[in-house]
Amino acid sequence: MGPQLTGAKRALGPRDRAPGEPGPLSRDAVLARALDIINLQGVERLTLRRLAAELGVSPMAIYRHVANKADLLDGVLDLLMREADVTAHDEEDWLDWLCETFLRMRVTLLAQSGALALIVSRASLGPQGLGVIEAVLARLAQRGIPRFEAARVFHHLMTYTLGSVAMLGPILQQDPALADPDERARRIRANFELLPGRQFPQLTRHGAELAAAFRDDAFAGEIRRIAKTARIGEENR
Amino acid sequence: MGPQLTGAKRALGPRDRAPGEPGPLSRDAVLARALDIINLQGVERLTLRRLAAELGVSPMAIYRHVANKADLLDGVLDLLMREADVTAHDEEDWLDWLCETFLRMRVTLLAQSGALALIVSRASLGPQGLGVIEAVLARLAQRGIPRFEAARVFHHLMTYTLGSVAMLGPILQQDPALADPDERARRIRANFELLPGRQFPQLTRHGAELAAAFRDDAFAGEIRRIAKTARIGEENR
DNA sequence: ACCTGAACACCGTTCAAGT
DNA sequence: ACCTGAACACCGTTCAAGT
Repeated sequence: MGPQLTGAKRALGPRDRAPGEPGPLSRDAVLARALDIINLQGVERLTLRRLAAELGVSPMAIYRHVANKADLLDGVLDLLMREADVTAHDEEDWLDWLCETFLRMRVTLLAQSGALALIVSRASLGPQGLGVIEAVLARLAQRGIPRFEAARVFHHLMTYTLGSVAMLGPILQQDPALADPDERARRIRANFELLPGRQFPQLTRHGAELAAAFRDDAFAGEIRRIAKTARIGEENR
Repeated sequence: MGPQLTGAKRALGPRDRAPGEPGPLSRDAVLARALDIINLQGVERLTLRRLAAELGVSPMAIYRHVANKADLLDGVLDLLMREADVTAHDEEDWLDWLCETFLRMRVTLLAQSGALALIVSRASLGPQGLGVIEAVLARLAQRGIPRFEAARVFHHLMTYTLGSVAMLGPILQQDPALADPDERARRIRANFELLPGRQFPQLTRHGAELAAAFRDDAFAGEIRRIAKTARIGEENR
């Protein structure tokens, strides 16, 4: 949505995405395939050689469209954010808008097994990520929230969202069955309760409560709480 | 401090850590060297072959003490937590105790360039990490905080801490000079302010405020705020 | 029990060459 | 301009062998 930050365009020629990938390679075609590999097989399986093989091309052909592997990863992360387009919804109330945006951000980052690893290893969300920050700050400014407050609230929301992904992501990666919230809660609880009770008396006792803290609505509740603090003017010293 | 979770013991024989690493290898000697490599050269340079070379040994010798590379990474993460020993301080007030614990956790994870990547790729903090959770829950229980509240507060503190590391870690990695808080603030601010102003009017305007949100005391303030919510009984619906 | 050497199936990347 | 082939310097890991 809106003007793209990279010069790349989606291939719109006569043959678009036909199976077997005919026509010349484009940067976007390379990135799209790379994202497919990440989604279907995980980041650690994304390899220049494998990517080339899936595109039916020599490993070196990819270097025409991508500077090196780091550039490939940057591109994939940016494509991920572009496709997720987390601010593309129409909540009217500013609080609902903030919550929905960060809920989508979290889902996006959790869906791709290695998105967080990508963020942590690269040093930013990329241009598309900057676009999200821009949109959030604009919304807060539009509501008349002072600059310092807006920056503070954005930073807290983003921090909490990334933290939540860091907490939950590795768990989800273990087993696709854990996408189901009930199954997830049962497993997390069991993980704690099955620890040696003598060594970890608290952990074994708190299994159910710790599992509950991983629930999606616990995240949503905290995001809303953080967002709400934006109304208060100067209070934190 | 306290009984170790792994059976491993620090080598205390006649020749302890002499240069050139004499005597037979031990799991702990291998892990210690691996941690050195991570600290001095970064995680991505931690390689079984390089590790072997630094230990003056054949690559395969390492497999006597470590199942595979994943096991090596788990071991290093555990060693990291063991050495940091974030609960080994004596704040008396429970609030101060919580804050100090998570401040130390953050510093520990930020200090090692790849600690977060380790956590995100492995699926837990390891046994030593569990020990930290145990200690935090014990402290909260001792204060008479109900189980559900204790789990909730711990989860929030941990989430926020990991998020903070995810936000700041990649920035610090770019340049060692950024360890200095003032230099860091200046650079973060410049990064935002130098963006194309037409595309990112908010980001360029909010540079100073966004940079301020990355300050250590902003983190400390939020941690304290989260910890304080533990006093309130049943309020969140 | 502990270590080594050679080998296998991979990596990312460079360079010279093809069309 | 775009792609290929061969090569280089690496990976993790297996297997048979040494002491």
